[in-house]
Amino acid sequence: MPWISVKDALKAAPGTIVTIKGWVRTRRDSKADGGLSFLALHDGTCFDTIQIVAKGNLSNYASEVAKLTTHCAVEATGVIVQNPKGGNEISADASSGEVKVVGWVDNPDHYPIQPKPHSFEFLRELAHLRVRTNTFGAVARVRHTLSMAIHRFYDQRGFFYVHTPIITGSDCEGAGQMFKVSTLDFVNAPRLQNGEAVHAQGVKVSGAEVSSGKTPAPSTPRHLDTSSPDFSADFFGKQTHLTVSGQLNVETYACALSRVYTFGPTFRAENSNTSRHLAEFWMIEPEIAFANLQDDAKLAEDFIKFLIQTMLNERADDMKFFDERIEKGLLTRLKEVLDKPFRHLPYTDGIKILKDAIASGKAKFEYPIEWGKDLQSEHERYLTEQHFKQPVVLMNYPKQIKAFYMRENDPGTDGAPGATVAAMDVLVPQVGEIIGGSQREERLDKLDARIEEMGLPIKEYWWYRDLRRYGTVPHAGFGLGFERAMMFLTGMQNVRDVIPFPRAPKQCEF
RNA sequence: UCCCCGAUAGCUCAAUGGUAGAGCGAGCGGCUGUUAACCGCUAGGUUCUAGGUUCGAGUCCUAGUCGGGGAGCCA
Repeated sequence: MPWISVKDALKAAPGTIVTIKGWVRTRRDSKADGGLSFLALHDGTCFDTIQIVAKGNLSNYASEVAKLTTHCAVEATGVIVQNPKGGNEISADASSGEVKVVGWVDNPDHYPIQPKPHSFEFLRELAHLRVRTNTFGAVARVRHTLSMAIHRFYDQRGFFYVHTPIITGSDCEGAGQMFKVSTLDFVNAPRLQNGEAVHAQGVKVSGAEVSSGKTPAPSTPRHLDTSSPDFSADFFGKQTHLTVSGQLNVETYACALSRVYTFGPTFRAENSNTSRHLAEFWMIEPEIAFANLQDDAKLAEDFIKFLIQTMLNERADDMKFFDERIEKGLLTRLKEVLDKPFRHLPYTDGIKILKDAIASGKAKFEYPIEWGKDLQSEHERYLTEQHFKQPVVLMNYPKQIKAFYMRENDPGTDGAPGATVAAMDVLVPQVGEIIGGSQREERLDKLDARIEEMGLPIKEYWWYRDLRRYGTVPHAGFGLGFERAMMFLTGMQNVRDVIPFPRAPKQCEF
């Protein structure tokens, strides 16, 4: 018999005999017709299960079929028939079919995934099993389709996919705490004393003992030796980290290939314990040459709308589930985002709106707001959810709250009382900031001034500065947090539930 | 990291400082082309950990661990 997916079986012509391989979600028994069991079977290929009607005349009916419990693995062969409700089901009886048990579930009374609602908190502790549930199956399929959509969007527009490195030798990416990457033995690491390399007794690094060493005084226990490790003896010969952003690297490719993007994992060692932060997450960062902030905002808007449209087209079954069970009104919210043009708003005007709202009593905020300060999430929510009721692209932020690489605007842009940079944040209802981007500073003198102003180690930026010395061009880009996009598209409330195996402070199981 | 809340059966939760319970799930039986099925019976517990108060602690106190919500940082 041909083995077909549940997805295909639900659309197959009645009368065909097929084999389905999957896992039991529920079993219900009936004494009708001399006994039969209804098995809801899923194989992950689509949201729905298909019902197997296992007849009592199957040779293993009493011994096996009637004992199946949730998530037993089976191979079922039978004929496709229409059930009274009009959908397809598979009738398996002794004449034309069988139900083979491939894998039993031990101790079904203790098997943690049951045919009943479970809290996400509980399922989070069972990341290896939770994908068998409706919700996490749907999340997994949406996540896949979203990844494909992202690549398709950029590919169709002539962008090249650039694999920026995951291990980085520059500690100047400037986006938060980094994870160290090292092959040094933490206990007996070679040390620097007074700036000179010393080595632990008997310890070799990369097969060669560190030369030119004094040993620490023998009376100093190793664990009390607080001198800094000698990273010249480390794997890369310098201190290295996991990347926090591919942006600086991808900029180099934009300045040769014109339109590029990177899509990969990024890492932040911040001690953030929230429903919106992960230590390991995925980020999409396009970069376009010969482009300004307006071009950047346009790309961001097209991008978000493309992703929504693709989900509605290609994952309709899963999206319907999210709309019904996870966030009521999700589809309406997404369609509204799709239909309206994004509202472009200078930061300076945004502050005015917020101040007016406070003055007129329309809004009350916990944190004070004034020009020059970054917006709190309550302020962002007010703008997108109360005032405009649509996505807002906030542009031209005060220079002092933004990164060194952002292009400085002409004085007086938007009537701002201070210096601004060509930065933009895309704020969406429910989620808040989903995209952060900017036009990059392409003028070497301005860039250097900024690096110095912020006290950054200018030597480290030698290759980044080279881009401004050799054929510099205006360019711009943004970053989209992949998991934030997942939350926006599914209505899932916790970022740990939209990635298969979440990594967060004190959490690295599986 | 800060503030608040929580941890009791496989799961979701009850239990005035005084005999640890229910619903769901599981097992057995009944009924039924069932589909959040229904009815009956049964089993299932080191009450997160370590201390302390008390004649007596799931309950009160201290510390810790883990989880949740909010904030900060940000994507």
